[in-house]
Amino acid sequence: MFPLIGNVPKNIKTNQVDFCCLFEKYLIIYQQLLTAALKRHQITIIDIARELNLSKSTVSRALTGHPKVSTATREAVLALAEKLDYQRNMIAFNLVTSKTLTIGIIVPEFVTSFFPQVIIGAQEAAAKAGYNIIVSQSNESYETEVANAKVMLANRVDGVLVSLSKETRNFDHLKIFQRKGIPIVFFNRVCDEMQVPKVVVNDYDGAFSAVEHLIQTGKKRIAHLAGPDSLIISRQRLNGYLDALRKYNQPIVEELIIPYDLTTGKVKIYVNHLLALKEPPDALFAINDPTAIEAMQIIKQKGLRIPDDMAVVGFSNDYASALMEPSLTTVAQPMREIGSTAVQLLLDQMDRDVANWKAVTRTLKAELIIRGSSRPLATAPPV
Amino acid sequence: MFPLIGNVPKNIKTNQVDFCCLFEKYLIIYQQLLTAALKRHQITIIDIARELNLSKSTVSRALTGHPKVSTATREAVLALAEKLDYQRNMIAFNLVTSKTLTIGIIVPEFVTSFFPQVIIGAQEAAAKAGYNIIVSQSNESYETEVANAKVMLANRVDGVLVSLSKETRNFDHLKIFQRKGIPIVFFNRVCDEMQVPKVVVNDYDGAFSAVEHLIQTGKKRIAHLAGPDSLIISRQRLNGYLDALRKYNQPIVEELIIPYDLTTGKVKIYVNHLLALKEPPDALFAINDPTAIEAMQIIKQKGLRIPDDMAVVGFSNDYASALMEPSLTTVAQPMREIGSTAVQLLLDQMDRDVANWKAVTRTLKAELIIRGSSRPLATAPPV
DNA sequence: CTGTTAGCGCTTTCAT
DNA sequence: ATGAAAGCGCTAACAG
Repeated sequence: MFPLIGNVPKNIKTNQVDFCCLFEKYLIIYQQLLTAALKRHQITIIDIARELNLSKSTVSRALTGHPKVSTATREAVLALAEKLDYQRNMIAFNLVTSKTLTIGIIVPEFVTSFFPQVIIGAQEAAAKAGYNIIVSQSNESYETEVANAKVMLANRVDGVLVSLSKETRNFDHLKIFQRKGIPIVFFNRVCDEMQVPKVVVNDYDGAFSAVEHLIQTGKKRIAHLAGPDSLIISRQRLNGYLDALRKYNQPIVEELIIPYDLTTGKVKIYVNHLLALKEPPDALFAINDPTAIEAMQIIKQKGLRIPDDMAVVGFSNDYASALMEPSLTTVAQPMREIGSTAVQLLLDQMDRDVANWKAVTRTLKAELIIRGSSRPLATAPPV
Repeated sequence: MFPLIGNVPKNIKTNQVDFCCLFEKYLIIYQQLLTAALKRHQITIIDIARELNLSKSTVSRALTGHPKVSTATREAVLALAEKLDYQRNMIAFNLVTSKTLTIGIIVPEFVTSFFPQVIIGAQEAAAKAGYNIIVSQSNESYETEVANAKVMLANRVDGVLVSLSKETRNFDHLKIFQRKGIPIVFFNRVCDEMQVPKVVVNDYDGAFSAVEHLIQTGKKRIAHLAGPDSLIISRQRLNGYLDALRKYNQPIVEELIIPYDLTTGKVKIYVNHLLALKEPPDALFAINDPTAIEAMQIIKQKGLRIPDDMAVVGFSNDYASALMEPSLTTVAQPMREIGSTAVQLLLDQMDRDVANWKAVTRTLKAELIIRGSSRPLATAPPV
């Protein structure tokens, strides 16, 4: 039998019968291959190899920029690949190299602008290193997060970036990555239980300076709409709040600290509750911008003036916060930088051996941006 | 030679030498396999097969829920798979079935809330059908869009959802999908040149009713900050604007229609220009919400009252638009529904043969939401 | 019901 | 510099 793929045998007999027979066979094979290619709708290395009368391996080498290929061959292959619009089948490539060049990102949501921005930063950094990103959202649900992790695992991502859902208290689904040697990096909502790299901002300092600022503007009863206790960021920000009060010898009033589980709709209840207190607060430090914004709407509806009757400060510097009336004072997080840093940490780990993984924690700077929702008109800077 | 994988040969000789030899060989093989597995950090079908003394195919069948497997075998396999935390290698699965169960989405950006919401809708619909989503953003750049398309192609997505960048005028990079038999569905920013399914909203009607509303509130000089001419949505919305003016016999004033290429920062120039006109407009219909919001900030800075001096209407009902002061009148798009409908159309195509693809265009409803930025205080509804 | 075999498209030794 | 062959992990067609 003649070789299906590869060189045409050099010693073709010129004997007519032989040649006809040979030709016929080749014709059939050719047609079969053609049909197959059409059916696949894909150009493969074999198609190029057949056309150029080369072996698969040579074509592969030419395509991957292997040094030991003659210039003529390389150029011919590249030209034909271009012409035929050949795209390397990443699936097969992945199977062989057991690399997918893909980074998975699991975020709790991307409705507010925080996570989309982080993702953009991550995507840009990943693209530079030749990696793709696949994103999935846990919807703040533990179950979904576990499912997402399974999908990432099945898709054999080369690494994952995770920001935990508010429900997550068990981390087995994430420890699997470690066990399988897939690097994992936490960002924003991190996990103390796992010894892996993390990217956070100095939530404590941010919260501290926010509350300090409120105190300095003369506020005496500062309320805090805190985040769910499960999240470290909630606790950090709460601590910043408490320590600022302590530093300035303000009493810590239990009824002014309300833990909030981030469920939409509950802000209204809490703010109304705060406003109905015998001694209502004169300022509010909210766990994040969406919460602060929602609170502002309610406060304004009540006819209270912001910041005079009630100052408000948020956290993150969401897209909408500068657009409010008054604009929202907030602690800005370097969102894109969080994404790119997380990817960087991931790439670092992928380069080195499992044994050399280091659980560095990179803390980025969160900075207070003072805007109208907390700046008393009296102390406004002169024009 | 003994079979590496599969049953242990039944007729093992009890002859000591033979047995020792056999055992030794198996030991070496076993250790090799073990090392390989450890190195791979992955549990494969072979690991399960070896452990349970079954063939690969049986394990595969048990795992995939094939009917012709004994209950005992299935349970044993499933139990071990669970215990070993086996995850099917999707890469290999994809290679064999030439399906990736992945849908690619190319969007121009996801900074504003429109595309994230569409993606959420798409992701939910896709998840229901067992598909994953991979998202990439073109950044409003044609070059990047082409690169993104190539990535999707190389990753062998089963289908793509595309919303064009503002720069895209050539569609060769997307026609490749068609040629390869990969279904493609456009949404929001569609392309007339390609005969494929599309999901749009009735931009014309939305724009028409927005402008009609402005006219009915007594506005006489309505400006339009139009989108780039390359986008069909821009033209549709412009036409709605024009026809509304015509219907009410208002003159069409060239200087009040400004095409805007969506570049950040330019809104300020245009709005200032409009306000500096000899006869400045008394209302503004903006191509989308971010533009309208930016315009509102500038108008307010100038000390003009909204809507009395200048009414503003946007398009899309972004997250921030309800939070403005005054809140922004806008034409709401069913964002999640756009995403889920697009996925639905894609799945429909994947089911049928290429020959039976139909280029349906699904038009969803865009509805005017009247808010403070256009509601004259005089005509405000009684409390 | 179960085992054997042959690929999916690609890379990578090992020959030549 | 090039070709042949093995194999990545899985599924599916074909035999028992």
